[in-house]
Amino acid sequence: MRTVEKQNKKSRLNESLKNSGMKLTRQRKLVYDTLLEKLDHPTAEDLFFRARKKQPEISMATVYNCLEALVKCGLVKQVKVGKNAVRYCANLCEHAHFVCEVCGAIFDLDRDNREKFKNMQIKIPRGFKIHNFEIAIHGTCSDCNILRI
Amino acid sequence: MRTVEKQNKKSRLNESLKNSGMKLTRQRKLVYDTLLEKLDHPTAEDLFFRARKKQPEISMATVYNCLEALVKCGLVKQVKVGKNAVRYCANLCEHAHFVCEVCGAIFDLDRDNREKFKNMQIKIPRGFKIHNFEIAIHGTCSDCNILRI
DNA sequence: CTAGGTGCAAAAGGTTTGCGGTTAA
DNA sequence: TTAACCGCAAACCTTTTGCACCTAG
Repeated sequence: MRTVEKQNKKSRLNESLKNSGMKLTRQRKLVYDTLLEKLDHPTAEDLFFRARKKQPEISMATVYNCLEALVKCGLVKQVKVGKNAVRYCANLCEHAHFVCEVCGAIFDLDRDNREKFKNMQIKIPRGFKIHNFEIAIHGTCSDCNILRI
Repeated sequence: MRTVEKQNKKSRLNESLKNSGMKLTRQRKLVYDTLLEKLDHPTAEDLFFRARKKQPEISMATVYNCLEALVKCGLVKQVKVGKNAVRYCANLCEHAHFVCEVCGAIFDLDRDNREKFKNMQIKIPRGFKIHNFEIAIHGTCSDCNILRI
């Protein structure tokens, strides 16, 4: 990663935390970096193991706390699909998630749908206000479809 | 409820269970009826307390088992929003859920959006297959907006 | 008659919390 | 300097499971 990008990333994290009245700590940076490294929608536990490789003292509770902070300041979103632990997503574009019912993998659907999501005018009752929305599509991915033939 | 409707409901439950190789039991009927009574997206625990009023011997585990059976046979859907227990929904129309971030209430959005959801052509990668999708909209409901002014 | 379901209690996740020590600003 | 945060362990809440008994078909 180029130096400029690193600075952008760090300052984005710092700013976002500061805007929400929170501090930039080593652990929060570590968890955020770890999440950005591999955009595969890891669970808190996944992130714990990945983060521990770089900072062995970090604890599970800290990972949860850091993720909570990152969600609060708007840099990370929770993804609740399947029947297991919550997954985390640092992709801030409006996008849908495709969940493979066979292998459990989660794919971001954004490239071809961004306009569609932007223009989607869902009708809501008078007086309601929308903050954001999430779309989860359940199905089977190409790899699993091939294996099933 | 008219007798015809009762029969339709019972036979629908019976057929759906049978199609999935499961039996119609008193508890499954009770849990399904209880869910249909009040379409407020209750948790398993909510349903347990409501069902227990009619059949005090029913256990929490049975409520979970019955809900699992109802989900498997396609009559009930799980709704995962907010940070607490899974909620259950017996509305089988394609619809989105509006989740109030203040009071936690969940509203079905279908009336004005059914066509939109049907026609929504989300682009997915080659080889992927869609089974179904869920849309959750987060925001604030009219009651909570009034109280906040 | 018997496969499948129930009720109970106990265990298993996943997540949160209380607390003493540490650190960012 | 000090409010906020970390690491640990224990608690908590939701959900699942094992097992003896029961029941729908």
